[in-house]
Amino acid sequence: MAAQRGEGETTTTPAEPADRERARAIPEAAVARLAVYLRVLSGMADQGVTAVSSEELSQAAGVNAAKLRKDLSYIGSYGTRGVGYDVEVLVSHIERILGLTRNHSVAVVGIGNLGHALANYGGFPGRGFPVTALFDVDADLIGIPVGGIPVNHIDEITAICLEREVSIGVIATPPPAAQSVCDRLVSAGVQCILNFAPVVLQVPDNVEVRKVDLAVEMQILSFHVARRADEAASVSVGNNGLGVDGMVIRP
Amino acid sequence: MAAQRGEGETTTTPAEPADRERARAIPEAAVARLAVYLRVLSGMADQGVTAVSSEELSQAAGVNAAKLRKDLSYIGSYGTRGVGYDVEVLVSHIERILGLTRNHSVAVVGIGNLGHALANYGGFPGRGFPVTALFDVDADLIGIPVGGIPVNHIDEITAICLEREVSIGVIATPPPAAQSVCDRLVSAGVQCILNFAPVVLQVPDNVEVRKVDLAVEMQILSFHVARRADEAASVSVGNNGLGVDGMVIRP
DNA sequence: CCGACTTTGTGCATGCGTTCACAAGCGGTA
DNA sequence: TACCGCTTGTGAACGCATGCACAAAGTCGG
Ligand SMILES: NC(=O)c1ccc[n+]([C@@H]2O[C@H](COP(=O)([O-])OP(=O)(O)OC[C@H]3O[C@@H](n4cnc5c(N)ncnc54)[C@H](O)[C@@H]3O)[C@@H](O)[C@H]2O)c1
Ligand SMILES: NC(=O)c1ccc[n+]([C@@H]2O[C@H](COP(=O)([O-])OP(=O)(O)OC[C@H]3O[C@@H](n4cnc5c(N)ncnc54)[C@H](O)[C@@H]3O)[C@@H](O)[C@H]2O)c1
Repeated sequence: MAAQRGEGETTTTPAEPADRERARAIPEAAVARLAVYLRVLSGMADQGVTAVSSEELSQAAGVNAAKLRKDLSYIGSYGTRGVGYDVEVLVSHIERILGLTRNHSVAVVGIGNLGHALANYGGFPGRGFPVTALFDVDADLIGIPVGGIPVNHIDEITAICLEREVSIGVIATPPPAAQSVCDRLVSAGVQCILNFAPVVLQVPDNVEVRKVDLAVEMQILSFHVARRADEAASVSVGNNGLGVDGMVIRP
Repeated sequence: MAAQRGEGETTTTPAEPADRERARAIPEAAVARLAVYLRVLSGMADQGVTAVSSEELSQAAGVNAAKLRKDLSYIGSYGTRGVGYDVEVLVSHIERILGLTRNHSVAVVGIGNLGHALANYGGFPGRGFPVTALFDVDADLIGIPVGGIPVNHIDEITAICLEREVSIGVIATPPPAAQSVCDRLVSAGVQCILNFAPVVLQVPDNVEVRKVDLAVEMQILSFHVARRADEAASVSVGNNGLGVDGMVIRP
């Protein structure tokens, strides 16, 4: 029904887009990198580093220095030419842009293998994402605390999500249950969903979904292995127009 | 030192790139989607569906139909105009391109919360990614089977990875250990790494790294919440040039 | 106070990825 | 066989992202 990712209004309005909209138009790819810069900068701050140049930071973050500066320029001009950036200042501005000035309460649904790992993980609360609710259908799990939070029955999801102001829902159920869980989260007012189930979720336009699909990640790695193996083969054996598996490369 | 992602040879060779190289130049984004199509198609095949049109498949995969057809065109012309695609045929060709005609043995390093979940997960072997080795430093874990595989000490990593022909290494250790584990995997000949530790890994050019960073995913979601909240605020309150948190939108 | 040096911020070109739109091709039908 | 309707495959245009290269803007030493 609705696209997973908002498709943005095509030029139906001949009028200019408002400046404030353009100011907010930070490329999605840049947002992801800003989160990485933030982590690196936090680490530096913890080690007592107070200033950093774009060159140093870009090395630590594994990106091109020019790209880093462009990314930072989307959020403003907080560097000092000839010197670099103040670590604390940069941290606070990135946090502001990413909306980390307030906490985002997280609910995990499906307390199996993965749900347990997520609930027990200590890394989220410190980064502004306290896990405040756990849900499952398994009667044996209800009431048991995992990572300090008792598991509730999925039927209580609406009431509890509203009460605890959950803003991010994490789906860690088996694939067949994922869409139904997603629908319940959405009716409970949750507008952000992180989905671990290998399923394409259908959601309304106002809900943001991100997926983590480990099988897909592995298949991408597999593709690169195959490509490399194929290249090696065709180099050593000479280009006969056939790759491994009889794949026709030059028909 | 080396970039996380190969930067591709710049035009040092004035000669044309060989056709076979171009044939292999499937955009990274398309590869990721091909993996999704494969999953959807496999599900359809299981339900006895034998033919599918680009429109149907694109709906099920949550993408634009034109994009889907272009993605499929990278791997060849296996559709029938006026009819659609044969599900089995498409499955086998995508599998071939993704290098899934042979199994890729997986090693998991760091059998803590996350490592246990991964080792116990039944979804990988069926997709061609059997987990064949587990490693940790914790003496209490060594020898204990998890998901049917006994945990080995990290010091045995080289010998065991070579013996079991591990092609994908999964890092699920605490962040400080990640780089050292990565180096060990690389010296054991592993060329593909999936990294869960929130750390930027340094690897040689011939090694492919993909990272899964849940905190980053949540921060991206947080960004979108903040953007939406800000838009709503500036609409209801009128645009005064200030967003939430006193963020200056139009300086 | 000045000049040399350092590093930011960004205009611009280039390349990649997405989307549109339509000709080409195939099966079915008369 | 000839026509018709449907769906694929792709050329072309567009928009987004990347990386270069440099002017602007600051620091520091003398
Ligand atoms: N474990 C992994 O490493 C891993 C890796 C990749 C993908 N995944 C995916 O993550 C998801 C969870 O994996 P897992 O290994 O934790 O599975 P699991 O079977 O261990 O746990 C699933 C949990 O969800 C609960 N559940 C089932 N239906 C539910 C519903 N309608 N509402 C609420 N809870 C419900 C079950 O009771 C169970 O506790 C699956 O979709 C799986 O494909 C897991
Ligand atoms: N658990 C989660 O849900 C989650 C979420 C996001 C990120 N992560 C990341 O994933 C990684 C693992 O998380 P976790 O919760 O499983 O941690 P954990 O502490 O439960 O497990 C880490 C395991 O790694 C082992 N280990 C430590 N040093 C090692 C070494 N040098 N070689 C081999 N093994 C070693 C430890 O003995 C332990 O068993 C961390 O980097 C964490 O930041 C975890």
